[in-house]
Amino acid sequence: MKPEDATNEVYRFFTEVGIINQLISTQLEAFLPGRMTATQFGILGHLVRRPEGETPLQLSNAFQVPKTSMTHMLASLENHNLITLETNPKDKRSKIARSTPQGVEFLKACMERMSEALAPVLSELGPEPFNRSLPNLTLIRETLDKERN
Amino acid sequence: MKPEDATNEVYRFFTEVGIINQLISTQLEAFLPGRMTATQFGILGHLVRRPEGETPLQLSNAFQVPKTSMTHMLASLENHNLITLETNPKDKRSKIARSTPQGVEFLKACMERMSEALAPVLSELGPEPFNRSLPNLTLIRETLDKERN
DNA sequence: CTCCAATAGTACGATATCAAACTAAATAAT
DNA sequence: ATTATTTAGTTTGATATCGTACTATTGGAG
Repeated sequence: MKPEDATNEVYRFFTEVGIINQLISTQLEAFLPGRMTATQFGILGHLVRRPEGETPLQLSNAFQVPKTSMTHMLASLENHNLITLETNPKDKRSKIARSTPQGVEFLKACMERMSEALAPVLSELGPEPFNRSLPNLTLIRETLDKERN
Repeated sequence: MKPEDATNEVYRFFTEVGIINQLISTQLEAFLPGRMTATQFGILGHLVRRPEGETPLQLSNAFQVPKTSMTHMLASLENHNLITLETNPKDKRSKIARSTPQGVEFLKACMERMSEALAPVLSELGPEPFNRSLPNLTLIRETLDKERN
């Protein structure tokens, strides 16, 4: 394969990733209240899986959004009583975000609705396409993250 | 594999897609003038590859964004003289967006800079991870698109 | 032909995102 | 200990996105 073809393939890869992300986000956001965004929902999921909580900076690194965006997202999640924000006892500049019981409940309900909505897709495709691409995606994500300036 | 594990895997798939999209968009947007977004850049690329042009509605379907967003994006691209917008002679409600020579030039320059920026990633990973996942991504994208209500 | 439903795009208003500049706390340097 | 530097998060202001309601055009039913 010529290097040009490789570049082209990478470009198509990123295009597909962009469109899949768009399709999924749109569908998810249709289930979410108000203007809660797919990323905000992702943050909630991240926190639910980490009961010890994380700082806003850790979260903005994990989701690759500016910390100024994170401030806004966390404020919004807190307004919905889905998370709490406390000052970090180990560093008074910092805070710790944790999911609330309502947050756990809300996440569960949304994921169930999303599963129902995606059921036709899963039964048509089966697990293999996800199964086969996931390790590659993880590898690509890790490398992109590592090489980021 | 239990069905619950399959759901979990799908969830992780979408999470990885979201983060990769975020990483690439951020890097690309750092190269783009003003606040031009990765999606707008994607639209330009789409039009450059289709000299006959497309209508705004075709574009909003291809990129899965609301047509009201497309109006804004196309206006922005037109302001930068990267595309033209003419009324469709076959349907006066409609328009046709086409890339300009400046648009072609601009796209080329940005893609070259992006290639340079991604060179370390590509040389570390090689083409295989992209190669192997692309057909699966395409399949997933097509199915998601088809099953969308 | 007339009317009506469907379709393409836009105006408007609300909210999300993000860059730049800022405040406060922690850490390092002298 | 004092000062300088770095770090965590927020405020501010600008722009992007998108839902709702609208206008204009098309195409079909009668």
